Amino acid sequence: MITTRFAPSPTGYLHIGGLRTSLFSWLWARKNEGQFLLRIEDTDLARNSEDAVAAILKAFDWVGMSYDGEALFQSKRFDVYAKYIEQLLEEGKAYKCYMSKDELTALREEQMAKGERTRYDGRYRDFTGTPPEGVEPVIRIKAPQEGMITFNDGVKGEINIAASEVDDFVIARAGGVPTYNFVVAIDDAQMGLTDVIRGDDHLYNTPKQLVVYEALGFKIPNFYHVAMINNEQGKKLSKRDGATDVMEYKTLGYLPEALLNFLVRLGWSHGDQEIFSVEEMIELFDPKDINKSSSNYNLDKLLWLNAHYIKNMEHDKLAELLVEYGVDIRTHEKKDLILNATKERGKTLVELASQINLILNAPTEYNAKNFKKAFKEDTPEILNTFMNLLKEAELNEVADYHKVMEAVVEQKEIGFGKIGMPLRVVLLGSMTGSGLDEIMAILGVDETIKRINRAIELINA
RNA sequence: GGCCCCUUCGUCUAACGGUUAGGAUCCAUGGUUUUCAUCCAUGUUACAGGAGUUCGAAUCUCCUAGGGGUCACCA
Repeated sequence: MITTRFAPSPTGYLHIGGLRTSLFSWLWARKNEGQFLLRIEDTDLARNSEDAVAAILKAFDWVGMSYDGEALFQSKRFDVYAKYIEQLLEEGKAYKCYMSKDELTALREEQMAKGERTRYDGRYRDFTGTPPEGVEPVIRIKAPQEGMITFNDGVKGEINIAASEVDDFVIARAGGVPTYNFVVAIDDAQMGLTDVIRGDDHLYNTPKQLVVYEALGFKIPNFYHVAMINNEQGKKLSKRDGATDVMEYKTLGYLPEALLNFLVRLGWSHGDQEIFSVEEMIELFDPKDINKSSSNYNLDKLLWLNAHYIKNMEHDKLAELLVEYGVDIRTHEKKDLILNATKERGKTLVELASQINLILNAPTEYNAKNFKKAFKEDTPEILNTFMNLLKEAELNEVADYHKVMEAVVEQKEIGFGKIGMPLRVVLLGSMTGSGLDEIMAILGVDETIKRINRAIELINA
């Protein structure tokens, strides 16, 4: 049984990097028919908010990732942590430290000046005297003082960190509120985690948590530390580099399947395969294939994937999704025609919506430059001929509209561009866009003729 | 600065000591298309540098350089 988790601290939206590590965790649990748990790390601090929790859950919901059971809130488990603190104190594995914050700062500055690693010096580790007055103590855990702390990371291999690098860190603040590394170890153990997949930035927390595991006699899970996602320049990802909030991708018109496909290939691969459905990801994912090195963020591929998924999506579903982007063709009788004509031209749902609107809404004004480019002396005459033939033609399918255009070309002995260009400008107000026959088939004869006549009126005026 | 980790086309990546170093994206060119897009084809571009080990190194070792992470009574 594999149990994994995602443990965000609710201080803001779900970050794209957080989504990737949770995706890895989720896939690994699902692949093994295990459990994917959610834990909210809200050990105090005014920074936490319920809105942030809701935002994270909303993002999970959007991409279709679900967690098992109830979300665990650390803020509701202070009594559990307090009990363990008490236990460690009794067993002599932790102790009260009366060093004031000022003293600690002074120590740190001194160490810094000497170019040493800043660390607590253990002055109260074996203290038996009378504690100084007016200082509310913190609780520190006894970390090993010599030797190595070693663990096997599923991504990076064996990690050795000298015990001298890990000091007797605080497990409970003055006032008794427990600290991060302490509660994480307890919760991970009690939740039955077998595999902890998390960001590289937690690598240094691992030896500290190991100290807690050791002191409390908990079973140690497998750790996987996934390298960070950087921007294209290899620097830390910031808002300047594009969207970092997962939900922003929805706003921009990306499909969750494209985003997940994009993220799963950032730091993980399965041979040469690029396209992964969620089912395939679950089937093929294995943390042993996670890369050691960090990857840089570049949206080109996401856009390509998004276009791919739009092109291959069922029309009913696509129509459903488009509603949020201001286009409702769910019950449109020519829904398939519309989507066939436009879906290869929109790389995002936003673009697709605008392509559809371009056809469905008659142009309200014409760009003079386009008019000038497309309209020549003989254009009105050609368009009139076209309209006449159109009225008489039997129009059952898209190709029939094309035949009418061909007839005009033949009759007038002109090139296709002589009718195509002006027709496009007249119908769409644009020089580019979907196939003319498709556009006209969507509009129907009446609307097509209406738009042509209106444009001719305008040019005569 | 100490410690830890990382380094293959611009970007994402493949390669379990022996390959003309592969794929994808991007870009360029050509084809298809009334336009644009799609689609198809072709092309440019990479083993950070240096020493070893080996018949043979992108793969193993060491050094150098560069990048990242981390050093809280934050999480």
